[in-house]
Amino acid sequence: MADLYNSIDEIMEQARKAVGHRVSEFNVNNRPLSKNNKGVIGQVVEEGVFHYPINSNHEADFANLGVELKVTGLKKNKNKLTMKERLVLNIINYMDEATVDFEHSSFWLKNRLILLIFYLYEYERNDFDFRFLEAFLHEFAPKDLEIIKKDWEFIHNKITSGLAHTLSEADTLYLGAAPKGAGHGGDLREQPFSNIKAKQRAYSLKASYMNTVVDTLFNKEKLEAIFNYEELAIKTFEELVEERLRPYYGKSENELFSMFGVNENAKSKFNILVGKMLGIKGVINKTEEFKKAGIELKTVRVEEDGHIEQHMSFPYFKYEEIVNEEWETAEINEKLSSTKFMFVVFKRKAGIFYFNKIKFWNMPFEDIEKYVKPIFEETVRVIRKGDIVKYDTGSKYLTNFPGSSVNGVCHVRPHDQKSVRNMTKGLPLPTPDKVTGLTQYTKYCFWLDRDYIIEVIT
DNA sequence: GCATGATCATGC
DNA sequence: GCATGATCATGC
Repeated sequence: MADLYNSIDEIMEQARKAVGHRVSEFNVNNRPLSKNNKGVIGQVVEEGVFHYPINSNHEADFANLGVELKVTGLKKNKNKLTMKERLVLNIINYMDEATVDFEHSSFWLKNRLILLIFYLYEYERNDFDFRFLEAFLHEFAPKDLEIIKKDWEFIHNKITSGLAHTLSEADTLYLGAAPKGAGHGGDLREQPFSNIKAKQRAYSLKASYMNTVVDTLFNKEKLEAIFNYEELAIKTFEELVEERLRPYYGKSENELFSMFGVNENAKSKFNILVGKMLGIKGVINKTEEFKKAGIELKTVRVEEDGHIEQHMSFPYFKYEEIVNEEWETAEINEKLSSTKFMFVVFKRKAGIFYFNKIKFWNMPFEDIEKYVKPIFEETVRVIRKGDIVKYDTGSKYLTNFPGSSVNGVCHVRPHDQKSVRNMTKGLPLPTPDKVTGLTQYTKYCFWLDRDYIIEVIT
């Protein structure tokens, strides 16, 4: 490609010509809208805004200036703009990537400067009617880059250890290895140190990370940081968190609450407590690092005999939406594949809970495929067929949803304020229930079994 | 004791 | 008002 632009200023000036306009105004080659071409808006921008032909170069789009162009959608919910999805970067060639270091990686060579062009995604509109909102040159902050380097190293380690097939987006904090391409057994790629074919993946900037970029840009939000550059440069985020919390291991719950003046009745008491132990002013899930990485804190209370009382719940699913989902892009799959959890473990001794340890964890790719996928598929089947209720016991409805006896890892159970009998407003069903004739039902969600959680933390 | 459905309680 | 973390209740 001829170097059409000689400076970043020129590029930005050109980019800003699109802002406020609709995609259709730049469709100079009359590209058709197509479900099979998800990148069509990006192509229209390349041709119609920047006047260069589309390509699949390894180099950044504006190679002479090292700027990569990314066109991506934002959604508006409750007047707040958020990413429609993660920002997907280049595909990881496991064979090539294994041979380089970070400075020479395909990620760094292509994406160190990213020209982001945001458009407003509106479900009810034709894609070509979407309007461009903003053009912004993204450069990684030094602190973020330290975390991203370690993320890259983690991915690199899996490749050089012959474990590319176990990669998961939730393995890492800001830079992820996101699935790319349709599933169904296709899109498998060879890896250098194992005969097992690995799912094709691309580097991605996680939706959680990108949302903080969007927040800073559009909502002018500022977040409290836990660690500074010097700390992040020498240790991993997980090591730093562990280090700051370790002095409190072995202290009882009450001791900790009174030590830091935390109200024990507060619902977010553990969120507040962990924040205090880390030495920050606010709550943990509002900090820069936790928000960018999308880490979710979960407290786990281990009883004296080593079991835990509670299964772990996830947001409820909407019946009308879940029946239209494909496993590859299903909400529960995306959630488990991209979320890292921080377990704050308490152990009971002589009736009292003591702070035992923390553990960062994300559900392994193989477990998600082996245990969650069949539960998801059975759940969808049951809803589609109007087959939810098995029979009426007189006091409650027994269902055909896959329960906790199915595989010991994942199950489906109610999660609502109201039971089916007492509901005033349930969620609409796509198919009326055959046994009861109900057209709406109480909220259900996916759960991870407590025995599985126990296994994970020990 | 566990499976499974039902419900409470806090706080955004 | 409702999402979500936390628990309860019943029956096999």
